[in-house]
Amino acid sequence: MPELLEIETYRKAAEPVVGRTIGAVDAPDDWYLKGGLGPAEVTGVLPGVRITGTGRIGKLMLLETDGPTIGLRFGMTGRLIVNGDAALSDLEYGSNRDNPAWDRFALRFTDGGSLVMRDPRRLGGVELDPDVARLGPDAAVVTLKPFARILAGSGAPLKARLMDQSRVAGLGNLLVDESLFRAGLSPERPARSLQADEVARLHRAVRRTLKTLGGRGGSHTGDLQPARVRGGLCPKDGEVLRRTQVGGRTTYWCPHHQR
DNA sequence: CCGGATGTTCACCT
DNA sequence: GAGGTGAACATCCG
Repeated sequence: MPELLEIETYRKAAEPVVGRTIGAVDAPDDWYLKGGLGPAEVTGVLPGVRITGTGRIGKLMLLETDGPTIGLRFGMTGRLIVNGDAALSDLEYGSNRDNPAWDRFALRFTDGGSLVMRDPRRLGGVELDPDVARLGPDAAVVTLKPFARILAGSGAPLKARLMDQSRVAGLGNLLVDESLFRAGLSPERPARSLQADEVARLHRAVRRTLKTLGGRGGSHTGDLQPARVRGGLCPKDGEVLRRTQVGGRTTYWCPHHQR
């Protein structure tokens, strides 16, 4: 599920745990603990720690505490369940996503509340004091100048640069395709080949995409989304969309109006 | 049955 | 250094 918009939904859903104290930690899956972290560390360090705030940079969700900052990554299939309620009921895979066997990490609070990460494919993970310096500025707040600088330095395809979390944080496959669709720019253009007016157009498109799709309910609510099938037609001009690999990801784009 | 899917990291190429 | 590719993770869907 998650790109920036979904992680922001998770962060908001986690706000009720601010002020609570961790009583116990369930870390049944070593693989899910990242950054040299092990079950002994988590269960040893976190109990007794109080949650003091929530945060998010790109797709990384943060639980600030009076001890270490807890970083949560959700991969493609991770969900957050706070006090028994799933933060997003949207389903990617239809129905069967509620198997407790997929609970990879849980905080149990002393007042009885809980925060659970449920992730069928184990693509997410938990880390203490994550290195946030490895992330670029969050896509929802980056201003035009740094955005332009990020593109100027690279010969990589535009889409690959936008999906590079160390350059701009938060955009994934769907949000990038939607933003480029709206900006009328080809995902294959070398990032540095954009003119100043195109950079400005793209910057506005990213912000508008985040705002609009955020209001609609998530990264999968874009105008391009229904056409993301083989032979799909451009919702803007009816051209058959091109389906290519860019930056290692399947990319749908309109060769007619995206230049 | 097979290919893909909202992601990240890492090894290994060129 | 910069980019690109493929593997790994595990489940569901068309």
